[in-house]
Amino acid sequence: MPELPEVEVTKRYLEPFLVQRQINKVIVSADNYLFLTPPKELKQQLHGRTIQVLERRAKYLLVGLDNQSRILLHLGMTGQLLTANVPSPLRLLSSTTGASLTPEAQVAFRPDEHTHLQLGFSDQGPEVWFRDPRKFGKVKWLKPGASDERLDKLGIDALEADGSELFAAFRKRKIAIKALLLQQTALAGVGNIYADEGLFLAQIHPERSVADVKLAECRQLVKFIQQVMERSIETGGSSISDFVKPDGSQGSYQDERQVYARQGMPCRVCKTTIMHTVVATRSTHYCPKCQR
DNA sequence: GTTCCCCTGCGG
DNA sequence: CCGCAGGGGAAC
Repeated sequence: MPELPEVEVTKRYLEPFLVQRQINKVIVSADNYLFLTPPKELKQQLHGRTIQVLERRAKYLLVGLDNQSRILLHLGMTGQLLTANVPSPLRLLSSTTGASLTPEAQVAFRPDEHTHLQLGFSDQGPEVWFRDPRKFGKVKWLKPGASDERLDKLGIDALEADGSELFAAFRKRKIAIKALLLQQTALAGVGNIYADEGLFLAQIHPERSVADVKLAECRQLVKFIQQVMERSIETGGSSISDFVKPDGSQGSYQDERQVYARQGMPCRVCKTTIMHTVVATRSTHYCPKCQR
């Protein structure tokens, strides 16, 4: 899924839903790739804790607990945080716009083999589940005061940046601007969709070397990335493949995208055919006329 | 810097 | 059947 906007949508939905609730049931799947803390230990550490706060750092979520320990979550490519007893998130309908699934999709929601963590609460209200078919997500328990190397290496959050931080990372580098955007070390939270969309609005070709991008362009680029991300958050994120909000409904930002996965279609500005290429091993989409 | 890998599902 | 997918880390 999930880039910064989708994680922020998830955070905003879950925050009022989780805060002040006491965990009294923890069900974990068998140990696997996504558990950075062994499931058995996770279960032991979470049981009885009350959730105090939810924070987002780039594409990570941090769940703060009453003993000052924290749960670090990353959704990877296909991770979903879901509230139980809502419409099924198991399959998205094709090209549905708007917020809700159709009545036909309102089937009972139950955990499946991809549900790795289930949290139940002492108030007996709806549970919260973490589901991730590809297991590229991450779950880690951080003891009180503990930091994590994954968080420590993150650059400034993309929504907080002004462009000078990105420009500062250009020194002595020759990589493509898109490759730098995808690294989380200068600007954190930008993934493949919003990198392509931001570069389009800034009229910068994704393969341009950072050595050729001026500070003013950098500020513009970051401004456009923020504009795209803020609009995406407003519309519930991009539900292009797996992302759904915790209640199972889809976001609709995919309907507003200008270039991502639009190769072969006309540019919405100049009608030139949108091109597809690979940059930094990632699928890349751009308008050859608008972007230089 | 690229390349490969983690893993599952889907579309061509 | 093969190639590809919103991520990211390790190994060349």
